[in-house]
Formats: sequence, structure tokens, C-alpha cells
Amino acid sequence: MKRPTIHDIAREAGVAKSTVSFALNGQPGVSEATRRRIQAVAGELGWQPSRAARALSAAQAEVVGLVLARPTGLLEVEPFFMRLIAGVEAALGADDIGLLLQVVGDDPQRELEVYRRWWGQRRVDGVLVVDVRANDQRLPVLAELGLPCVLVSSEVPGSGLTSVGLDTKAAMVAAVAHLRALGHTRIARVTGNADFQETVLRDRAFAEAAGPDAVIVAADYSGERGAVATRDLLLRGQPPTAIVYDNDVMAVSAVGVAAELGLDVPGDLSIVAWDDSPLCRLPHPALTAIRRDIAGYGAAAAAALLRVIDGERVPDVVVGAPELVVRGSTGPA
Amino acid sequence: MKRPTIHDIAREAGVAKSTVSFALNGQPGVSEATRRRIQAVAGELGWQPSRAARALSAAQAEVVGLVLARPTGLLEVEPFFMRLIAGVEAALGADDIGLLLQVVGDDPQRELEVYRRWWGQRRVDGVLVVDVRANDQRLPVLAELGLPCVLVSSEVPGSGLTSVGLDTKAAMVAAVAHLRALGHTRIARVTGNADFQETVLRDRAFAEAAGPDAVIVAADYSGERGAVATRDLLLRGQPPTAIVYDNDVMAVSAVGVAAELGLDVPGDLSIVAWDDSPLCRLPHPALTAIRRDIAGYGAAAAAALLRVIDGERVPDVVVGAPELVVRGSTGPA
DNA sequence: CTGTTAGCGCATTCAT
DNA sequence: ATGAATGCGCTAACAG
Repeated sequence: MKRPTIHDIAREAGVAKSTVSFALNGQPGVSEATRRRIQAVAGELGWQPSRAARALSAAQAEVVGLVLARPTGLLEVEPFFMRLIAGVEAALGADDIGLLLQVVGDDPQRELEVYRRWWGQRRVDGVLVVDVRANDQRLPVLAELGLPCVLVSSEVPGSGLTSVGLDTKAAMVAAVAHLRALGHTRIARVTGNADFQETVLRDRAFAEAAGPDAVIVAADYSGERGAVATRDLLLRGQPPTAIVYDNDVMAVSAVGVAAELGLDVPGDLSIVAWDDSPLCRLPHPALTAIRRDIAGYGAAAAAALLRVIDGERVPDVVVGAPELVVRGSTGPA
Repeated sequence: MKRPTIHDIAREAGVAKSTVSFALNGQPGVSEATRRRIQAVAGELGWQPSRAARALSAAQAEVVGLVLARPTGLLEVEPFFMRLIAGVEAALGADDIGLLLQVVGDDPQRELEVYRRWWGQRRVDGVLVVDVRANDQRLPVLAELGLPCVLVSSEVPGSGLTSVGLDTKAAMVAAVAHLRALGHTRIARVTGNADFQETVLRDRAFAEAAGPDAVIVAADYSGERGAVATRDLLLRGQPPTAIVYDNDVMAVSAVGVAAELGLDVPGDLSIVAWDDSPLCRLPHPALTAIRRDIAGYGAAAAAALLRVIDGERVPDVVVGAPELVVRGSTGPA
């Protein structure tokens, strides 16, 4: 049997097509009796609206896009994105909006290509932008295209684009305060990509919390670079007794580096991971970590995007209260 | 300025709409001269086809779907999926087919719901099915719906559905042979979800390679369960001297367990991970691992799906030659 | 309250 | 080689 259309329902129920449309979309102007009958017929025929027809008619794809533009070597180990996506879909699901995903290599040009195609073809109604840089070349293009979007990032002043961020400062304060309370004074930090907006803000928060002379070493979220940075720090004349990492992956690799150098964790070195994930429980000792509600974050970003798509001017948002989960990797100095 | 349509191009170029359509789609029946002119006009107007209109007309969404139905705690740490997705899109990109992603909790009913909606609304032309179980309740539903699909899994006899798999047996043989060559005789295996089709095949391959009395302990791909299984094995009277894990996450957690029990890796215990990923380099020592071309796998599955969507009957496929990457976690018995 | 009608943007069949 | 006409399935403005 063929896919039933509104026409079929109309014929079956003995009414006009538009009546069916109204009845099904909850529009006024249909008697309760006919509405019920129509719904019954639609139900037993197993009717579902054709998305393509609806999209064409409404000039709305009912799909939002997400481009992931990191080298896959980095993407795949970052639990962050899957969690974010789960949250995004939680918010999208209610309205039955789809999520179109595209992973491109670490290539901003290709990413912009994707946006141009998606928007040019009206494949999406808007996009979520991640890994926002401090001076992001994508942002002006996005603004010029007029493609509705939300920056999944701490606020980016002057971009004119809505951002949804997490409370970076509070998180950093929690981490550093914990270490301070344990008696640590030489606290260092290993960062993700230095040009990310988020990294800049964390640098600032760290300097405020740990003092302006606290050491910061730049890495890129990868285990390799994290390990290199860790070795660099630990082999200095005055090595830190505690290190805060910008993600879970680098923190896990630090446990390996410590073992390699014959250092005890947390005896000789305390380690704090940023973003708690199952990864943090893999090493021994398990990692103390900053926990943020990433799924909730994704949901908030998606909700904001839907509003932007609806034409609202949405102010920047900061969601969620970070929390420090203390495990075995941190101890007295 | 508004989005240009074929109509605009026709007017601008002084021809009929259908001529434009033909010219742009490379159909015969248009003189080379007019075709060029039309293409030029389309180019300067920045025309792009409306996906919704095309979809409606062609009755094709030009989108394929992927539902991820594991508890997010498991999903997010599995590098496998991101890699698979990257590969899938590599194959889809050429035809400019989109990938619609949906992550649902570990809930087969919700997953089927998604398939019903997607197919009912023609949001997708087909789907890729992962985490196929030995006796998967989704399969008959999929077949009955008539939703084109490809099982990203070792072959599932009798399902009537095309599967694309990796060479499980060769991989297992490589792993076990390596350990045998190092002198190991008590080799054990910690598995992913016991009801996955893939797990069943690996069990069989392991039994063949390591002997029918080789110990197999079931887990579920998670670090926790992997750690429990590892402890169970190591605290037996005759503990194994080598363990093969069904993924990277469990293998990494095993390093932590060994440390906790005061065992040296690889001195007291050799560890082999399945699916090499950056995760395998995080612990110290780094993990020996089975490496398979997951991105290529995804690409092959996507390519097969496109053929299925085109109505071809595609036979089961086995792709890729697995390879054992030897690192520090395996050594002489 | 119900039925008629005209698009949405593209593909395509059929005349010319 | 080109143009006019029609349909895809739905929405919505309009007239009855």
C-alpha cells in the first residue's frame, strides 16, 4: 500500500483537504466532531506528514546543523561532543527537529563551504557553532550569510551573534581553591588550543585564581601534546605540585607521564581534569575533575538556536553551575 | 536580495524554466551555447537548488540516518563512532547526501520509533544500523517497514538485510598469535555486550584461536565492567598472563586495575586492546592493539547503503585487513 | 464551519 | 532545441 496523503484522508473522511490540514495542525475552524473523525482516519491510515512537502511549503527545513571541525584524532577521544549532541537532541526532539551532522577535518574553509551549501539549499534552518576561536574568521561569514546560529562558547564580544556558555570562572575558582586548600602553591595549567575563545577565558580565570605568575603551558587537547606539556612542567627546576588540565584526555595522559617519571600521584603530583567523563575513572588513581552539565549545555544551546531561528534576538546565556568531583588524583601538597 | 530560483535564471537568460532545469542537471536536449549561458547566469546569481523542492519532486530526502542507541556513558568514550561517522560522511559527501544523527538512550523501542518517524515522514532514504544483536528485534521491524538499511556488523544470517563487516577472525588470529609467540598459554578475553552479533563472532574466533578452554568473561565495553572482569580474572587461582579486550576503554581501565593490584604490565600481565585509538597511547605502558580501518569501514557501509537505496540487492561485504599494532603492554610470558 | 484555489521550487512529459 | 503544462504533498488565503 502506498503512503497515504492528506488527500486520501480527505476522501476517506468525506471532507476537503484543507479541513484535514487544519484539523491535523490544531488550527481553529474545524468542529470538534470532524476533527476527531479526521484524526481517527489519519491514525488508522497511518498517515505521517511528508517532511519535504512541509519544508517546501513552510520554507523551513526543520533541521539544524552541526559541523565538527577538529582533526578526527582529537574528535574521537573527546567525550564532550557526544554528550553535547545528546543534549542538543533532547531539546530538538520535542519539536521533532532533526540534527544534521558533518565532520570535516580541521579545515575552516571546508567548514564554511558546508555552511554555504546548507544554507544555500535550505537544508538547515540554523547551525550550532563549536570550537569558537578568539578571533574567529567564521563569524563574520556566518553573520553575512544571515545563517541563524548560536555559538557554543563563552561570549564573543562584538560578534553580534548569540553565544551560550558555561561558567568558566566559577569552575576555575573551584579547581584552584580545592588545590589551595590542600596546601598547593605551585599550581600550573595545561591548556587546549590557545586560540580558542574558551582557552583565553580560562587563562584569564586561572591567572586571577592562581596568581599572575602561575605557569600556563599551551597544548591542544590531545594526549600527546598534553604529555609533552606535562613533561616540560615536571622537569623544570621548580616543578608544580599540581596541574589543572583543560580536558580529560590530557589529564589521563598525565597519569601515564607521572608513572613514567617515577612520580606518585597524588603524592608528588596532583592532577585535576576538566570535564568529568568516564575517562576520568580509567586511570589509577581516578581523576579529580571539574564536572559540568554538558548535556544540559547542549540542550540550552539548541533551545537558544530555535529561538534565533524564530527571529528572536536572544541575549548571551551562561548556563550551569560547575562542580568539582574529588577523586584520588589530588592530595595534600 | 531573495534566493534566486530556476524561474529567475530562466527570465535572466531568456529561456524557459525547463530548459534551465535540463541545462543544470546535465540532461540532453540543450545546445551547448545555451547551457553555458544558463550556467553562467546561475553562477552569478549564486543559485543553489532548494533541497525541499528537489526532495518533494524526486521523492527522495537525500539524507541517511544513523541512530546511536547506547547509554551515553558508553557512547561518549567510544572513539569508534566518531570515526565511523567521519568515514560515513566521506562516502556521502561526494553525492552531497546528508547524515541525520539521533542519539537515544539504550532503548530499542525509542530507536524503532525514530525509524518509524523518519521513514514515515520520508526524512531519510535509509539508515545505518549499529550495535546489531545476535537475535535483534529491530531487524524484522526494519524489514517490514521496508526502510532501506545496512547493518554495520558482521553478517547476520537469515535477516535478509545487507551487512557490512570487518574481518573479525583475522583480527583475533593476529592478536592471539602475537601472544602465543610471546610464550603466553593462559590467554583470556573480556568481551563487550554478550548479545551483540559481533561479540558472538569474536567468541567463536577466540575459541578457535586460543583453544576451547580459553577463558572468556563478559562485560559491556564500559571501563567499570571491564575493570570488574579484569579483577575477576586476575584474582583466580590460575590467572591469565595475557588478556584480550573487546575495546580500547576496557583495556585502558585494565592498566589501572593492574597498577592497583601491584601487577606489572607487561611483566605480569600482557594487555591487548581492540580498535586502536589515541586512547591506547594514554596509559603507561601504551597499549598493543588491533587496528582496523574504522573510517574506511564507515565509508564502505555508507556506499553499500546508497546502493541499497537505489534498489540494488547488495550482498554482504567484509572489508579491511586488520593489523596488530605492538606497543609496550604486551611482553614475554 | 467547509470547500476551492493557488502557490512553495523543482523535475519532467508532451507538444512545438 | 525549446517552451508550456503538470505533479510532488502540504499550507493558507479566500470565498462560500
